[in-house]
Amino acid sequence: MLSIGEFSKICGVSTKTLRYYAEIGLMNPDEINPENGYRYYSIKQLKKMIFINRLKSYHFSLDEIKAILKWEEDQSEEKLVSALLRKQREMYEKRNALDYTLKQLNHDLSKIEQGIPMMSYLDNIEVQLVETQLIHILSIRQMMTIDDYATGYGKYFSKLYERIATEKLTLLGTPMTIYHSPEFNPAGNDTEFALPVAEAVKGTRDLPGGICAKSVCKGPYSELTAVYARLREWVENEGYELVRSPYEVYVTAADQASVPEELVTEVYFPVRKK
Amino acid sequence: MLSIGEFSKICGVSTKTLRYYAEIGLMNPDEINPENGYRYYSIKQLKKMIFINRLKSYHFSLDEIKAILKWEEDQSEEKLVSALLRKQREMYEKRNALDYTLKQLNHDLSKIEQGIPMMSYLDNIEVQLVETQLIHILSIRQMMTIDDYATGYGKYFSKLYERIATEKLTLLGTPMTIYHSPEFNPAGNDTEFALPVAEAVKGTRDLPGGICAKSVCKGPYSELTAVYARLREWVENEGYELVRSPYEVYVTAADQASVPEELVTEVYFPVRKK
DNA sequence: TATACCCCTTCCCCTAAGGGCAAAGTCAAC
DNA sequence: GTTGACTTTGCCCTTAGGGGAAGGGGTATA
Repeated sequence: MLSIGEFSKICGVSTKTLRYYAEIGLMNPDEINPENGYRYYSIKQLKKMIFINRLKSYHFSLDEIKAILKWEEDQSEEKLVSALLRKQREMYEKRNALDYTLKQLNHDLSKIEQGIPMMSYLDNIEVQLVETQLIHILSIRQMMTIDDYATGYGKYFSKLYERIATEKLTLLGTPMTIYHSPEFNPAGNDTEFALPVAEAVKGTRDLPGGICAKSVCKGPYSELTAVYARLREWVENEGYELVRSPYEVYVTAADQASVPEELVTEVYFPVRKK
Repeated sequence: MLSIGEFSKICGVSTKTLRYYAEIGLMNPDEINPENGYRYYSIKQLKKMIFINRLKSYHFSLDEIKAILKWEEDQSEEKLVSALLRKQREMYEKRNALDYTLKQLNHDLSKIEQGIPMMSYLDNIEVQLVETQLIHILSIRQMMTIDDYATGYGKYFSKLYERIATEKLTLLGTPMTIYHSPEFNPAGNDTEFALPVAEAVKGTRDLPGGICAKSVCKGPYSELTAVYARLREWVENEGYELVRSPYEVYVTAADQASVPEELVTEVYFPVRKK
């Protein structure tokens, strides 16, 4: 039997951590001296500890690890595999997000190198009043949380493109997203993914035309927040009010642009004079 | 002037967060009604908020962001650039670590697919008693924290290779690492990076020969913890004791192996019979 | 003017995975 | 017997806010 200090040195885990694991029931010492409360670990527990560390390196939480260890006892291998596959997917997503952020960081660094302040784009957001025409759109409406957006765009637009292909509809423009939630809600936003089409069939609806305040955003999507803020400000300042849900048109899609500078997104706020 | 709720909706940041930022002094409301304590924000503060969110997306902590905002006031651009470059480096490192972990996760998944339990390698660690001969090593000794290892290996071994090239020394084997800290210490470990050479010049020393307990680890470095634990156990069980610092020999280097299975590492524990 | 309803304030507790420190008890070696 | 190393429990601390309660304020409507 090993004291907590010896066991700690052998497996490279602090005594504090070992006490914590006992506290939350993740790994109890093999034996506790009832007189003085000293914890004693067996060499057999080393294997479990190494397994726990492996799972920790795969970004499992201690709660998840506790569940996995219970499955191990039940010899339920499929559950372990599906948990590993889930973490694998999460890690791939995390890497994609990291790549995207790095791209943008490099973009900002190159701006500064050219002597352009990082946030100067904020001062260059122009708003114009335009009149749009009624169009037909084929759309899917969904509640989306922030986390859903990354995968959601691809998923829903490919569904729409598939319908256009199978039903031989006529595509009339680039993808759009319509935001029906009156304000930003972290719990989920009522979002409509749409493609303009010529035909009026099941699943299509009219997107009414009318006067809109419009801004064009050239650059990464993270600059869109500022565009929305600028439009809201403009609408208020100029004495207009919002009459329908705002929408975005992706003139250049994300998969076509190799650098974020090439992304072009139009934002429309349908308004009327107060 | 905007109430906290209005400002929150415009910039997509919760009121809770805005109050928290006021509490830690990151962003104070432009005005506070002294009678009822109501916070009021100006539209100008939107720009600051958007900048804060951008920095948050680059993984800056709120403390770091507070410092950056102070630099902004001082118009000190170089500090911002160096902070961005530091984060850029950190993010590249994080991505490399993520890639490495993903590689290993895939390795584990393929093992399970073949019907081999994930941790079965633990039962297959064989220990043998060998006798080593005295060799000359060219080495650099450093205190290393866990985080240093990832970059440290490349850095110190390339220094050593460079010396061998410039001083025309004769390389006699693959790289080695000698661990002088008697036990694992998260604050830093006394580590010696070494290359075996024929000549005895400045910067070289003798690595004494003698009886060693030896294990060979075929697979990713994460399995080394288990090898060390197994060797410690064996040494104790067989009635030996450690007489010098343990060391590793990288038979196959990390940059030569495309899959972690091809990595071969020998671990030596110099021992004598008690 | 009273009411209803939403908005604002402060205050307190909660998160994950332990780290740091203190007071007190225990063990092994000299 | 003493010393120093080791162990115990207990309490507070960390990030970046979230949740909810209790109480006060603002305004549109009946």
